[in-house]
Amino acid sequence: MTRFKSTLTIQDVARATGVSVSTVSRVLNDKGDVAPDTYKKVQRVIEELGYTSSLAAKSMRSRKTNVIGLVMRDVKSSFNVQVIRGVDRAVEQLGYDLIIYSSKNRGGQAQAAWEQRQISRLNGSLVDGIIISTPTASTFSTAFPLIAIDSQNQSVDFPTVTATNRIGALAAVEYLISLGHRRIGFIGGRSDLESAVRRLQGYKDGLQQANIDIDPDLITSGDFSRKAGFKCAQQLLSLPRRPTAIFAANDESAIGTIEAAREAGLAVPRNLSVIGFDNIPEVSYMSPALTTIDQSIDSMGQIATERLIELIQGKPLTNTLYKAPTRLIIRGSCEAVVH
Amino acid sequence: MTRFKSTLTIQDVARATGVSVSTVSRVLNDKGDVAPDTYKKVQRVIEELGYTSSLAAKSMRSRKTNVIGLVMRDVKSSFNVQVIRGVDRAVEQLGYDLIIYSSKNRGGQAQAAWEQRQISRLNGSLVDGIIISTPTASTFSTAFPLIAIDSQNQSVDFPTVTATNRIGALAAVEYLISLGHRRIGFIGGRSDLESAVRRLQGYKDGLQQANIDIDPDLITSGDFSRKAGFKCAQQLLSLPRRPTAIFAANDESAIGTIEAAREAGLAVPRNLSVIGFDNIPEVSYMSPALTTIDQSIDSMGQIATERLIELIQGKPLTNTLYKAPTRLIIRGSCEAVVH
DNA sequence: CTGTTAGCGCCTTCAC
DNA sequence: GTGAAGGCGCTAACAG
Repeated sequence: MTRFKSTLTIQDVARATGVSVSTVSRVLNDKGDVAPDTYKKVQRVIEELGYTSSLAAKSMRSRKTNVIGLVMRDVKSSFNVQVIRGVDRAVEQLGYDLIIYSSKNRGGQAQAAWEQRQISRLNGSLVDGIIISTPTASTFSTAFPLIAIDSQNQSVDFPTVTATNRIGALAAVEYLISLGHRRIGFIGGRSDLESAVRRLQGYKDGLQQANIDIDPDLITSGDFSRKAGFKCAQQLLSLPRRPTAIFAANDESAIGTIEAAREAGLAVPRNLSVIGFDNIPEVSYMSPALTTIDQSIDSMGQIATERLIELIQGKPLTNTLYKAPTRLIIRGSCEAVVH
Repeated sequence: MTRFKSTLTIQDVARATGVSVSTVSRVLNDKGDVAPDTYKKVQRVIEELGYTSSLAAKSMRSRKTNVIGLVMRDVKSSFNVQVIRGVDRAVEQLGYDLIIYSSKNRGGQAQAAWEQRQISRLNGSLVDGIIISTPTASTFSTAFPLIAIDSQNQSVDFPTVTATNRIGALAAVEYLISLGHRRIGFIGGRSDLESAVRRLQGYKDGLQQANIDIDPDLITSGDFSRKAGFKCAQQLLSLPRRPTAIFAANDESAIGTIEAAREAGLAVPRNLSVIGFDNIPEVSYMSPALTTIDQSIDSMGQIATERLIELIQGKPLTNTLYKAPTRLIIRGSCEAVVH
């Protein structure tokens, strides 16, 4: 055991068949001009030996590898796991393979520079196109098709898929208002994130539509973490006139909010309605199950993949910004306000 | 926008600095013998241009890429997502990068042959070592360090990390017995899976330890899916003497079991205790939260990565089989039996 | 139809 | 300390 046989190369196949490497290469790539007999013979040897061409070597010479690259800093985050799901599904349907490249920013260099490095690394080879998740850079130097998911900058010089953050937030607020709530607290994310800004905007727009004045005391900002959600909620709930509903700008914060409510002796949804954003899988198992805005992160992955492959195939994109739909998922954490 | 600048090569850096490519290569790989001045100059140009060497080209010439490969058929499954988490964590700690390679078995070829192909693809280059998740093959031909997670065959010729399936199942049954249960139903997985077989064994061992006869009627087998769990549970619950507790061999089945109990008008845990296996994140949010066996899939990923890197660094492995610990997680889905 | 030749970008001798 | 030459495994152009 744990003995390592040496790697098989195209040379080995050529030798074993008694033809030249180029002939082997031709059957490997299904070029037409090979005699049926030769073709079959080579094919059989390949089969017997279990040979597969090395991705690295192949990609150096040919422009086409049939592999999509997905670059992310952290494959573990809930968001990225969902992205992976969507990309993988699309890639499967469209007949491509997938390489997920994950590398930590160890050097402490600027995030944008790090992103550029990752791309260069895959670039010039290996993959036919790249999807990058939540990049901070607003420009990339690459010879390859590239598309971003949820880019954190407004104006970028590459195509981007984003969620309809503002519209989703608007829907959340409209729903709460339809239940009779008028004092609605908001727990936001980091203000340097495009998505956080857009959700706050949706919140404000929703109130304005209903002619409700915006009370700055009701607007807090966390960092999309459960812990921050907890603290923001505590702050909101200790207000002299506390809100009857809280819109947390992501599900993690919403979970923290519910914990804070419990600790304060408030029942959800009886005494406090809570609505989230994201629809991560966990929240459908909670009790009460969380009412939230589904931003179908996985469909962002799917859309990005489909567009990228169009780019690869030379079809020009008609748009530079693609939006994945959001929708309200009504579960048990909101209730009509008691007057 | 969407203009693609051409790829930067080591040549560009050499030209810009006014030195030869070999010198650039030397500073790139931190070989000692470069004059400090030259070193600094080259370094600066690299920085300015944002150059990074192409992984493909680099891997063709040098044996070391500092990248670990993780091969899996389906990156979307709960199990594999957990594996990814563990591997990513370890890789981060140990200073390696990670490539996850996912390719579908489109050709309809044998699973083992397909696995071999994936490995060959990365092999000969690209990565320093490979982790393969739940392989069916029992032997691999590769020139590189390789380790498997939860191999589905008993005897394989490469090192493997598995969960302590039998011991975990044993713990589950012991716990139920300690609560006074004596009629304990079992919902298993596919019998061609090593893990399913071992869990069944643990169930039987637990009963035997307590001198409880094994009743074949109480043993059902599903396929680790929620739906199959539901059906098996229905079957168990319609028995003339129905069980007071059910041990489902994975959490998905346990969820199905609880659904079936509800449908039959049985309260969990009041009328039926249910225990699962896996401890997937969702089940801690259920109500009642599921009592289960944590097999810490992610720690399997972590262990596999650590061992693999030892292999890469030339340290011989002392073992060929590594076991990730399991432990009982007591939550709310089990109760002492009412006599 | 098939073999020969010339690199892809990089690292590694081996000279100087 | 540095440059020039050779080749990793593969594909694309060119001959035959």
